Amino acid sequence: MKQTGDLALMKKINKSIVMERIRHESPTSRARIAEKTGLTKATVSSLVAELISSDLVEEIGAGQSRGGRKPMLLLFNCSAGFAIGIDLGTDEITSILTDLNGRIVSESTVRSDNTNVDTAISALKACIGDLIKQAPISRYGVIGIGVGIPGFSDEQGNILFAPNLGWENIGLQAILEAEFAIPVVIENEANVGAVGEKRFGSSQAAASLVYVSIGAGIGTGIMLKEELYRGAFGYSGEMGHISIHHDGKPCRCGNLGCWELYASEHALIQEARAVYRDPTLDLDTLLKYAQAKETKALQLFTQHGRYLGIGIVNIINSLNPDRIIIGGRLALAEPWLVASMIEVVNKRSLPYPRAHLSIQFSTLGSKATVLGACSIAISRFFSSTKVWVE
Amino acid sequence: MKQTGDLALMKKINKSIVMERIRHESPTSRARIAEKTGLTKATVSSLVAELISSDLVEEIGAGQSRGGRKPMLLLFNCSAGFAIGIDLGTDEITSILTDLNGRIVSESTVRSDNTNVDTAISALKACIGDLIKQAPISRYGVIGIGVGIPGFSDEQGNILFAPNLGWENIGLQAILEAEFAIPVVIENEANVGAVGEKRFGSSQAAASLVYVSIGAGIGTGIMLKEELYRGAFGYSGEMGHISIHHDGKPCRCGNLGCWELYASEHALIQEARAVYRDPTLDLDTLLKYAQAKETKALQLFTQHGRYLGIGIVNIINSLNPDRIIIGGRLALAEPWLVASMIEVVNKRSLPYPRAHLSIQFSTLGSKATVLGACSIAISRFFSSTKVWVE
DNA sequence: GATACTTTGTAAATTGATTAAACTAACAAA
DNA sequence: TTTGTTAGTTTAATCAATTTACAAAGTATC
Repeated sequence: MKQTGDLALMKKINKSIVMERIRHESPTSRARIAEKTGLTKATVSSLVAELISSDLVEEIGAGQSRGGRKPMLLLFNCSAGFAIGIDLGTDEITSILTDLNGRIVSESTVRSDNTNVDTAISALKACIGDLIKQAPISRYGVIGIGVGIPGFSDEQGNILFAPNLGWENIGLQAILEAEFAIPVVIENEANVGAVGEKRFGSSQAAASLVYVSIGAGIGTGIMLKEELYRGAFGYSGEMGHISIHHDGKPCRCGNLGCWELYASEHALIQEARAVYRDPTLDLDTLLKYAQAKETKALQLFTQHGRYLGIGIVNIINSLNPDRIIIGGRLALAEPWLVASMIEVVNKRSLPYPRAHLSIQFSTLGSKATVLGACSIAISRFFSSTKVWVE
Repeated sequence: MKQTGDLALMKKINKSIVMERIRHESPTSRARIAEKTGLTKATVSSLVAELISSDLVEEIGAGQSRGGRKPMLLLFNCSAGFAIGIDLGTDEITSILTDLNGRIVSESTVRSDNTNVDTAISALKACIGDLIKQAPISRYGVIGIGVGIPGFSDEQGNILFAPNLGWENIGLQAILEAEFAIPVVIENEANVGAVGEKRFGSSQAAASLVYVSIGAGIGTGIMLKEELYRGAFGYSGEMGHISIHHDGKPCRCGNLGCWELYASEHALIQEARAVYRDPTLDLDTLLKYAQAKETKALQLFTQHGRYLGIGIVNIINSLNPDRIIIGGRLALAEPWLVASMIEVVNKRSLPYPRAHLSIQFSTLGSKATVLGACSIAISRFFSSTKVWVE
C-alpha cells in the first residue's frame, strides 16, 4: 500500500530498521546499530527503549570493550510471541509451533482426508487448538497462523481452487480468524516453501530464488528480492504446466506435454511401475532399489534427472534466478538424479544466465513448507516498513 | 537503495506524490491533490510552490467552480526538459527526442552496420549529437538518454553480451556519459518495449505485463507493478529460449526445440521460403500474399499463430500476467495470426490464470522501444521515491 | 597511578516538515 | 443579501530526527 510521508511513517521505518538489525545481528549494541544504519545514537537509543518496553528486545549485560566503554548487548526476545505454521496436504496435516525466530517448539502430523472440506476444516481447527494450548505464556501469545495449501488463493485468504483437494472458493482465512481471533495467512504450498528456504535454508543471501516443489505435480514459488511474486491474481508459479513437448501427452489441465507429466514424482512412479511390472511400487521402495544399485532403478532416476533438467533450463532462461531449490519428497533422490540433471542444465541453458546460478536440493526437506508458513505469519506481525529509493 | 527515514526523505516522498499527480492528472488543482492524496492543503500548497519555482509545474489560470471559489489549475510543464530514446538494431539506429510527457519532438532512423563496435558507437554519438542540437532551449535541457539494445546489460550500463551484434563487455553507458555528460541508461530491447507499452500504450492499468518482442528471435520484457523485472543479473526474459519441444531442433543457444525456432519472424520466413521455393521472400511480400488471400500464405500464418499460442500458454501458466502484448514487426500480421493463436491459448492454458488476462498486439509498433527508452530516462530524472508498506 | 584517548550511551536544544485549525477569498444558489 | 460551498493561505502546535554537549566507563601509555 502506497502512502504519504509523515512523522509516524518515519518512525515506523526507523523502528523497523532497528528491529531488523537486532533480529538478524543479535546480540548487538546501540552504538553498533547507529554505526551500521546511519541513524544517530540518540535516535537508536530512543527506539530501542520503546522496543524494550514492548518486550521485543532485552538487555543481556555488557559485552567486550572495543577500546572504550563496554557496550550494553541487546538481544531479540524471540519468546515474546509464537507462530503456527500448517501444511495442508491431500491426506495429512502437518503443523508446527515456533518462536519468533522460527525455532520449533512443538510439531505434529495427523492423517486426515482433506478432500472433504468439512472434515479438513475440523481437523485443521483441532490441530491449531492443540498448538495454541501448548504455546508458552508470553507477552503477545500466538501472533499468527500461516497455512500452505496445494492450490491458489487470493490476497484475502480465499482458496480459489485447489485441484488435488477438489476445493473451490473456500474462505479459509475468514473461517479460521473467526474461530481463533488470530491473524491468518493462506498461501500456495510452493510459495510458502520458497519463503521457508529463503528464510531458514541455505539461500538466505539469494537475490531471486525459485523453489521447485515436486510431488504429485510440480509447483514453483518465485521470490524476487525479499518478496514473493504472486502474479496478477495469485495464480503464478504453475511452471509444472509449461509445455516441454508441444504435441506431447495430453495433461488434465488442457495443455499438451506439460513438464509435470514427465518430471513429477507421480510420473516417475508410473514409469517405475511399468518397468518393474509392479502396480503398487512406491517411492520409498524405488529409493531402496537405487540404494542397492539396481540398474533399472538407476536408469529411471537418470532419465528423471534429465526431465527435471529440461524444465529447469526453461526456468533459468526465462527468469534468471540466482538460486534454484528442488524440494518435495523427490529431493531425497538427489544422489541419483543430480548428475544427469546438471548435465542437461549445463548443456542446454544459456551460458550467461547460468553463470552465477546455484542449483540445490532442499536441506529443509518437508519442513520448508511449515517453516515458511510460520515465517510469513511472523513477517506480518513485524510488518516491516521498508523504503526503496530508485 | 534502502535508507533511513528523516525529514528530507519525508519531503521527497510527498513531493514525488504531488508531482506524479500533476504529471498524470494534469490539469488539476491544489485542493484536488490534497483530497486524493490525503496530504493537507497546506502541505500541498508548500510543495506545489517549490515545484513551480523549479519550473516543473505552471499555473494556467482558474478552472470551473464546483460550487465555490474557482480552483487554480496546475499543469505539468512538460517542456522543462527533453529526453532522448534510442533503438540500437543490428543494421539501423532509430532515435527520438521527446518532451517530459514522451511526446515526440524529433525523430530519425539511419542505417548503420552495428556489428562493428566502433562504427556503431560513432553513429550513435552522431545521432545523439544531432538530437541534442535540435532540443529547444529549456530549464533542464536534455535530461537523459535511454538506449534499447538487442542483448543483456548490467545495472552499470555495461553491455554484457549482444549475440546479434557480436558485442561482449562494452561499457556503453560510460562511453556515452563521458561524451555528453548526460545520464545514460542501457536496457534490453524487449524490456524497454515493455516499459513503452506500459507507459504509452493501451496497458497503463495493467498490474503485470509481459511484452513479447518478435523479430529474428523472441525476447520478452516483464513488468511487475510499475517495475521492470531484470532477474538476478540482468539476464531475465529470454523466454524465446524456453523449449517447447524437448527433443526438437537444436538451437544455437545449446538448447533443443526453443520457442523462437518455431515462432520468430525468422522461423516464419524460413518456412515461407521453403513453401514458396523463393529464397529471397521477405515479410512484406508474405503480408501482401496474405492480403490477397493466398491460401499458402494464410496457412503459414495460421500455423505460426498456433506456435505463438503455445509459447504464450507457457507465459500465462508460469507468470499469470494480466496483460500480454505482442510486439515487433510481426505484430503487423495480427489479422492472420490472431484467430489460431487465441484458439490455442483458450484450449491449452489453465482457466484461472487465463480468466482476467488480455492479450493484445502492439499499437505502438516500432515506437514502443524508443518511447520506452525515453520513459526510463524520464523516470530516472524524476527519481520517484516510492514507499511500500508491507 | 596519572593522564590521554576511545567508545558507549544519554540529555537538552534545535531543526524542519507535517498537521490542525482558523481564516481569507471567491463563487453559486436562493 | 444571505447562506453555504469550495479553494487556498496563514499561524501555531506537534513530533521525530539531528546537533551538540556531556557523563560514564573503559583501554593504552608513560
